[in-house]
Amino acid sequence: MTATKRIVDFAEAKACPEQFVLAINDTLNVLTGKWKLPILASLSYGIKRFTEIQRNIPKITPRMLSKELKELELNGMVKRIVYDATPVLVEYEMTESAKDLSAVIDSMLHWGLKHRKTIMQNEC
Amino acid sequence: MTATKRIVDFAEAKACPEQFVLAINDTLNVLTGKWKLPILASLSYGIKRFTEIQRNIPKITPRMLSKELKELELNGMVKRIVYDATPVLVEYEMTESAKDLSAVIDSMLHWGLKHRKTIMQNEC
DNA sequence: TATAGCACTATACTTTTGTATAGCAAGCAT
DNA sequence: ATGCTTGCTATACAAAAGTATAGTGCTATA
Repeated sequence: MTATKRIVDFAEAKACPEQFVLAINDTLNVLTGKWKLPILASLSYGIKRFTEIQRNIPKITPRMLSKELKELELNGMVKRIVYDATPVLVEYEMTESAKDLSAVIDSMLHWGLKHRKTIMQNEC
Repeated sequence: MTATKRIVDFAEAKACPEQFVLAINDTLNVLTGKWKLPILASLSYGIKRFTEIQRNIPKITPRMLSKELKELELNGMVKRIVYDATPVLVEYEMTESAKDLSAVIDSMLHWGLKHRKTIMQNEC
């Protein structure tokens, strides 16, 4: 039933350019920019603290990490968990939605690899 | 055989962070920005001329359309065909690679719709 | 002759995105 | 007391992406 419903919605969305564009832009927005994918990759290995993510991504500045984490949280990709120990302890965790992205990323990886081959054949 | 090879490459890429990141960034690069998706959508209905695409996307300036078409051509997404009639006649067509993107876009649409529902449940 | 369409290019500007550098409040270790 | 770590914020700046507006060379049509 849920599955059927989802398929119908999918077909509906494909028929309706507005919903179509909205849904695709939602997906693009959580992936684009220089740091979102590295941050999600870091969190894909488990719950992490601010400085741990920073150490995983050596070139990111705290400003960017803070900004991106806020945006990811706002978009339901990351949960921010604050423990009021002293000093304050903050942990970041991927949401289920974020984990579901792996299907999209796999399809992107698949296309990217195939496209690279096509390009190489035509150029070299 | 080709299928088997492709699967092996896919597994290899997932194991190798460098190739992984390159392939995914290739995919992101042909999709991001304000106009690439609209342009590809327009061309998905068939071969088009410059002004026809412009009419399909009313808010795009000729500067942006020209710039994006060049980039899409460079990235093997679009074929530019020049007929030397007078005045010159130019047509734009999607490549096979670009058509293959529909699998990626479908997965993005699917995730986007599901994510929207999740967000709405949690907020409203 | 004037006007309009085609396929763009040129110049200047604004907005968005990302970088560089410094600092802060709290607490623990020496 | 001094420096170190944690989890950030503030300010200023540079680079990339996108907008606005005008104009070019060509030709067909009124």
